[in-house]
Amino acid sequence: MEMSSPSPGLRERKKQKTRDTIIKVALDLFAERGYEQTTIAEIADAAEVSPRTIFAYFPTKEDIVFCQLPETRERLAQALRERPDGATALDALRDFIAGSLDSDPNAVLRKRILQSDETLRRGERARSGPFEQLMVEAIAEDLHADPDDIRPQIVAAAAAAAFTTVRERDPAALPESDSLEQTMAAIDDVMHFLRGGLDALRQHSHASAPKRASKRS
Amino acid sequence: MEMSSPSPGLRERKKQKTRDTIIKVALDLFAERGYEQTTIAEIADAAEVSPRTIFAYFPTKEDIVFCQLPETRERLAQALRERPDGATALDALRDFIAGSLDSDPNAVLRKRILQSDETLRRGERARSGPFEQLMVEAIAEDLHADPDDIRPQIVAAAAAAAFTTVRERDPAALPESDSLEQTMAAIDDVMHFLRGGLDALRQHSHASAPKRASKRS
DNA sequence: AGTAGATTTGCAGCCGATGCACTTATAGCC
DNA sequence: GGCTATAAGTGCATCGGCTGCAAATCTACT
Repeated sequence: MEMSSPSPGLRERKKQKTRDTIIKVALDLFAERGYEQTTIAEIADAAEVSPRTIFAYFPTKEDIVFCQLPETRERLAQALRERPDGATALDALRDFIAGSLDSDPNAVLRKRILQSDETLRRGERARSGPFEQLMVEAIAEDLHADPDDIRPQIVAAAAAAAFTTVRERDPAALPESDSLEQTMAAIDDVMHFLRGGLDALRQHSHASAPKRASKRS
Repeated sequence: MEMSSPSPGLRERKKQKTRDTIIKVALDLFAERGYEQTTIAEIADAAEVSPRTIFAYFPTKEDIVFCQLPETRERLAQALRERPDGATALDALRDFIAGSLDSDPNAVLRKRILQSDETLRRGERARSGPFEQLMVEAIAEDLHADPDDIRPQIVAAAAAAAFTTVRERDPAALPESDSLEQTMAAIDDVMHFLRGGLDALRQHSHASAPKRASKRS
């Protein structure tokens, strides 16, 4: 049915090529004339496929921009899994984010597109769920808590929001090459904030045990 | 041009009534058969107006659900303004949220609708911006920082996300009357987390002064 | 009454998205 | 090389949200 190394078959190759073409062409158009101002018909035209075909590859227009998030999520999952023993989930997240400044040729384009369209930023935030879920589980471990406990959920949501704030900060306000320094300083702030909050939660260790309380003991 | 006390004129009264009718009818339909499953045409029909008229009152379908958020924002602004001297911005926010469990007849309905539709929850989160902005300003004061400083922005975003997490927790998982207690405990957790983080940020007090640094001194 | 201005409506149309049927291309078998 | 099962690509019709425009209707004020 399917192999990996020799050649995935002509059919598969062609399909992948079409997919890549659609993404590339679409991102170019989005960057050039804006996301909302670009219609499916135009993308189809530029990619030399039928408009209907676009929807055979991507469920929605937004997915053309975000279809590679699952891969990123997988990389984060791995980073969390393989973090050294001393590192907390938050440490791993920080390293992951710091290391994602970036390589993929499409990533740069995507960033520019995101900056110029509010709708897309919302869409990206709306797709942060899977990432947060990873963090919930990892933080729950750090806290020796159940993932159904609300505390890791709170921390994960706060972490996601805080880093999003940093990522989406208006880059027009930054001088230019200061950008990286400023971003690093901001990430530093976020980490101090999150660690401080997490420690406070550990201390607090309130009476309201989660419904499925005793995990082990 | 416009008065307030005697009678806003027949025209204004009628307009307001139409508006209220649309909202009421729409919320009823949303609750009954779901948000996505209810079309503008059906709402218009039930409200006895033309479909086109709906868009004269509300820019989008979502706005029928969220059009009252600005008023809520105004109440929060007031709560922040009038908070006693000892209370932090976060304290005021907590009290505001705790006190919003709720009164308005539509509010109950709205809550049920939100619970059953993911799209709307995203929409609500997308509209939290103005609320966050209030918090940014208030927290910046608490920190003696500039509102352009990233730190109050981080805290405000985290606070919004954390409270949203609590608000949106699946209520089906809660026994029943425990609901209120659990919610209060969760709010308590959020406050400990945020205060802990905020203290850590105060301590940190890093070198990267904001661009327009010295506010006064 | 009568006019100015606001409200409401119908109509035509755009765009994203979906279901269905039909053509075209690939894969695997004889 | 042909032949067929299957999958990819396409055309068509349709829906729902949304908008611009201009005609019809209503309120306000003289």
